[in-house]
This record gives sequence, structure tokens and C-alpha cells, in this order.
Amino acid sequence: MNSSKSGYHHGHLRDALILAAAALIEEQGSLSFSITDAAKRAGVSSAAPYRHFHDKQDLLDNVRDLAFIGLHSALEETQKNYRDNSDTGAAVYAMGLTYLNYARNNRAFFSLMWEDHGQMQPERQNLAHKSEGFSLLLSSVENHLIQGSGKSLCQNAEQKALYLATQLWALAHGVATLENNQLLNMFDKSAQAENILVDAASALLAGIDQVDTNRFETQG
Amino acid sequence: MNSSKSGYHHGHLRDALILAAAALIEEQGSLSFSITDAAKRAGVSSAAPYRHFHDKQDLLDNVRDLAFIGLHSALEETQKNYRDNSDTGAAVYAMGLTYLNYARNNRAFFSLMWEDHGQMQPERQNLAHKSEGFSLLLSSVENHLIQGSGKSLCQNAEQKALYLATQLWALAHGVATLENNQLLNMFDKSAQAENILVDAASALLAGIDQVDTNRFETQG
DNA sequence: CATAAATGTAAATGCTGTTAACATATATTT
DNA sequence: AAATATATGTTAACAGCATTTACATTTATG
Repeated sequence: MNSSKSGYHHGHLRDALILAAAALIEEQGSLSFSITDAAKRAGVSSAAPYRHFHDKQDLLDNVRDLAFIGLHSALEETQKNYRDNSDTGAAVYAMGLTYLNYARNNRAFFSLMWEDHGQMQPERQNLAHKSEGFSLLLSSVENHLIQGSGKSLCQNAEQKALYLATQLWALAHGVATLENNQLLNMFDKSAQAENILVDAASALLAGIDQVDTNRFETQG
Repeated sequence: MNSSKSGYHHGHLRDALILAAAALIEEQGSLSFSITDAAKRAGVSSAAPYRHFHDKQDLLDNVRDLAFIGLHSALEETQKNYRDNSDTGAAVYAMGLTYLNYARNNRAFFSLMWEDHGQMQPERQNLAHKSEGFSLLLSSVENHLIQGSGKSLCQNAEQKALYLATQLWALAHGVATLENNQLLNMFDKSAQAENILVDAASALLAGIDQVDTNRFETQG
């Protein structure tokens, strides 16, 4: 398992190519790197990658997996920091802010994670990674709802949490996406993404009991 | 100004290329059409487009303009339909739903409009089109705030409307983007994009007076 | 140790955006 | 109307790209 056993065989080419691609994406801020460049960076010829990946999309899929791991660990860290905090709402906001900050600090990765760049096959979606991140947000929301109601979750409360978490995700995703494309403060020059996200999330958490409870009552 | 004056000169090649590109984008659901295909569809050689567009991005910029016109007229139509409706909140929701429906019915256009596909120069952004659409949402929000307070907008109310409109835009954009990438009901299978958007927007409109008024009071 | 499998290389293919040299139609000037 | 400049088309070429094929070399296996 040496790095360069012979000078001919690489030893860790698969991993090296994923890291090379990730580095190129970060540096160039876009997904339009070439297989040739990634191979060059790993020190092999431009055909070598095809021994480890079916095509460029396959390589990108593996970079995407890496990106999801990064986001997931950031969310996990945030949730850990709020474990003993009695302000369960603040924990929910913090999850949203972590999402926003990840998007800001990893623009191209964030785009790669969520955007369907033309020809994504369903099998390549990797639902596991996506659901793991959402589960963390969901548990924060559930924790907050328990705190708010004074009792444990019951009846359609689980569905309520699921619905609220989806709303919060959509909100955070919109803020992060617009911010990343330099659109969010195009009109309101003084607006800050963090404020917009937290204020809107506050309204969502505050409004959940008033507005749309009926949707869940009348549904079962 | 004939369609084909001589068989050699096209007559309306510039417009024909924009329409051909738009058609290819719609058909293929992505922006990865080739100049050659667009030229072929317009009945000219693959080098002819370069007499009318500096490069492919220039052609895409013109397709984007077309897409913005489509969204703007849809929003304008919706606003017109709610002009004499006393339910000003419903008008705001309708603007969001129009945005969502445009995104659904024009996936690739929607992506082209907002996403920075790698190398967008600031000059090519066409701020006018973007701000025109936002202005329509903003006026709907202002109208709702006037209705709610019983008096006309005063003090920092304009800024409040700007801030709220930005929040609503981010929300609608997030819902539309996640929905277009088949992510929105990945976890909550029963969730409908329309419900998520309207319910969350309701909470935003309901919560604006309670939660973050202080941000505007302490700011001036 | 022989041989199969894995993993590298070089060369070729076809598609792409783009440019250069050239041809023809249209507009303008005399 | 003839001469000429400009606009707009063509064909042929270029480099860069993803990908494949034929071949070479190293590693693993019986």
C-alpha cells in the first residue's frame, strides 16, 4: 500500500483523483475542470482515470459524497454545541446558519450537492447522504416542538415536525442559493443573509401553532 | 426585411438563433446544447452565429433575457388578477405560486436565470430584468402592509417591506429550487410545494409584526 | 513459476467552441 | 448606375475535451 510502489502504478489513484478534482473545483469555483487536469495533478496520463471511474460524472459523484460528508459533520458539530442549551429555537437557527455558512465557504460544492447538472440518474443521487443531513435538522425541530408544547411529541406531531423542517430547509436553501449567486442583497443593500434567515425562521417557528394547524387536523 | 431574401443571407438570424437556443434548452432540459445544433436549426453554418454573438455565453445571455420577460409577464398577470381583491395576503401568496409554477414549467430557463454557471461577468447580469420582477413582489407586499396597518406606509415601513419581500423571495426561491431538483418531498412524501410555500409565507406575513420589529426600530 | 487480473500509457475518434480566410449580398457614396 | 465599403454568410482549420482502443507493465493467484 505504498504511495508509489513502482513509479508505474500509483497506489492510491482513485482517492488521489477525487481529491484532485475537489481541489480543482474549489480553486476554479466551478465544475468545469477537465479529466486531463485532474489526471495531471495526480501525476498520471489522461486515460488512467477511466480505470477507476466510468466517466466524469462518476468522478463528480464521488466528490459530491465528500461534500456531503463535510456538510454533515458541520451540522453534527453545531447540534453537539447546542445539546445542553435550553434555547431549543436557537439550536434550530444555528443549524440554518451552519447550512448558510457551508454554502458560502464551499460554493461549488454546494452547487454540486443539490443542483441537477443536466443528466443526473436517480441511482446516482445517493439519498443516504441527503437524508442524514435532513435528519439532523429534523431532530432539532422535534426537540424544539417538545420544548414548546411541554409534553412529548404525539399524534401528528411527528408529521408536523417533518413539515416544519421542510419549510425551514426550503428557506435556508433559498437564502443560501441567492446569497451564493450574489442576488440576496441586490435590492435591499443593507440586508444580511444571517438576519434574513434567522428572522424568517423565527417567524416560521412562531407561526407554526397559529396558521396551519388545521392542515394536520383534517388530514388523518 | 424578408425571411430569406436571397437564400444566402438569412434575414433574421440573430432572433432565429436565440429562439433555436431557447427551443433546444427547453427540449433537452439543460444548457448543454451546441452552437452547431442551434445554427443547424436556424439553417446556417456553425460559424454564422459568431457574426451576431461574441460567444456562446453571449447567446445564453439573450436567452436569459427572454426567460426574464416570460417570468415578468406571468407575475404582472397575477398582480393584475388580484388588483381588486381585498385579500392582500392572497395576492402575495399568488405571486409566490406564480414564481413556483414558472420554475416548474421552465426548469432550464429558471436555472439559467438565477444560477451563476461558472463565469458570469457582472456586466452581463442584466440587473434591470431582475429588479423588475422583484419590484412587482415588493409592491404586493407594500400593498399588504398598508392594508394591515390601516394607514399608509411611513417611517421605516418601506424598509420593512423591502426586508419582508426579500424573505419571501428567498423562501419561494428555495421551494422552487428544491422542487425543481426533486428534493422537496424527498423526506416528507406527502408534502406539496404549493402548501409548503403558502403556509410558510403565511407565517412570515403573520410574524412580521411580532418578531423582528426591533431590528428596524433600533436601526435608524 | 506461469498466468490472469489490475492498472498504467500512447494514440486515435468524434464532438466542441472558436477563429481565419474567403465569398456574396446589401448599403452607401460618387 | 457604377464603385466601393460593410454586413453577413461559407468552408477549413485549430485546440481542448471526454472517451475508447490497443498495448505495456506491475501485482496477485494457482
